[in-house]
Amino acid sequence: MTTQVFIVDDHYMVIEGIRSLLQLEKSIDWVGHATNAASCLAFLRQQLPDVILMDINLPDKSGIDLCKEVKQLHPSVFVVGLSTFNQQSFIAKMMENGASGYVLKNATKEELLEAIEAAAKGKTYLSDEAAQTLRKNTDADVPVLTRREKEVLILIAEGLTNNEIAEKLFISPATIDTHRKNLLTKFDAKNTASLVKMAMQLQLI
Amino acid sequence: MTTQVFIVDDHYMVIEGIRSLLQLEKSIDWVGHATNAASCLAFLRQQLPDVILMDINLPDKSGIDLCKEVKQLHPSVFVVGLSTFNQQSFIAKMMENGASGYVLKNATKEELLEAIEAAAKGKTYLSDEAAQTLRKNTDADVPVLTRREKEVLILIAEGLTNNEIAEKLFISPATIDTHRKNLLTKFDAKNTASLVKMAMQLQLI
DNA sequence: CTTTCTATCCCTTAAAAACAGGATATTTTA
DNA sequence: TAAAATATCCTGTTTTTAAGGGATAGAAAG
Repeated sequence: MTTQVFIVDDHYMVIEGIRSLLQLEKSIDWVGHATNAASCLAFLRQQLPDVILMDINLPDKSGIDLCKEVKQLHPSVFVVGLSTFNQQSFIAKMMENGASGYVLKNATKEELLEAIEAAAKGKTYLSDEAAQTLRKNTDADVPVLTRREKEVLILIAEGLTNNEIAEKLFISPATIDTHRKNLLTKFDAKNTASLVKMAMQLQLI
Repeated sequence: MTTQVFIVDDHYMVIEGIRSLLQLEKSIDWVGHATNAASCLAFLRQQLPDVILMDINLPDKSGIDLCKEVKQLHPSVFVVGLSTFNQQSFIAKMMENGASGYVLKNATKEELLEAIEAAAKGKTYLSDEAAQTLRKNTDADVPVLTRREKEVLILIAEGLTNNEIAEKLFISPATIDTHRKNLLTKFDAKNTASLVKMAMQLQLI
């Protein structure tokens, strides 16, 4: 029995690379590719592969969101995340959204095949590096912000003062001050400068 | 006459993709690949290809630095930058360091071939998107900082106050204040928060 | 050798942020 | 429903920045 594989990646060279890697595998049936989320969803309306290899970075939508949608619309399809970055938050989010595995783009042919086979059987596969990353920082270091706090954080980083933010959000400057205090505490930041730096590093801005 | 091509990229799948793209081209002679800067330099001690396709992101060294080294050691070798990101600063730096071209990883086979052929002839090739990016922000928006300003900027982003920075650098707090003023002016930033954000975005921190 | 750039230092005033305490109403969630 | 989280607001004080001005000495570059 062969496994039908579809790939979504905005990089032509990566698609070509994976196609060439899988070409000679008898157990793999290459059913097509897409370079963005929209055409991936369009394809799925016609045909359902067993496994989708899905890049995290797509032009129209993040792979993380696409994964969620695909699993909602077509629960029988297994998704394997594919990415350059070995970033804990991305991996965790993909898995939360129903992915069956995660493979880095510097993975070997063997790792890739293992991931596809595991996914096809409904099992979970994480490449060694990805698994290691997940184990390291389970969560801990990424502060959980409320909606309001995120709003305020973004406006702070844009260079607005408390008064300007207060006007923009139609609330008292004193409230902004409180949100600021809470942000500094949550990030364990000493002042605005380090707060902004940390938030940028964690890609919260 | 065939063009000898070598590739440096830390992603196995990309190497595989490019190999598969170039395999059938009679004018291209694939001489090998490396997944890091060190083994690329080692290879060049044995054999000199005509063109090197070089990723910007390598595990041991940035492609930008590697490009500079390669051109110093082996001026006859032409380098074509290869990257996921369409970032003006990267492209500009690659070209400054002697690259003959720049291709994005979502380029088509035709673009890639064109770039390799142009490079082999000593000409310059930029993929459409890359050229567009370069034209947009020729320079303008990336402020030129002095060594001292960079130092101060980094310490500001780490959350140090003027007094703390002054102690660390053994200079007067007043001087830090001046550097701060100059940084705000150069970045056209309203305050520290936006300064740090901009500097992070331009990857100066 | 003169001009420009860089790095250094100083003063003043006003604005903004950090810090330390609170308080209260509304959601969420366990 | 009771506890927890969220969002709102307040009064202070102290520290830090921002913005304006100006000055000097050395290095680099024309």
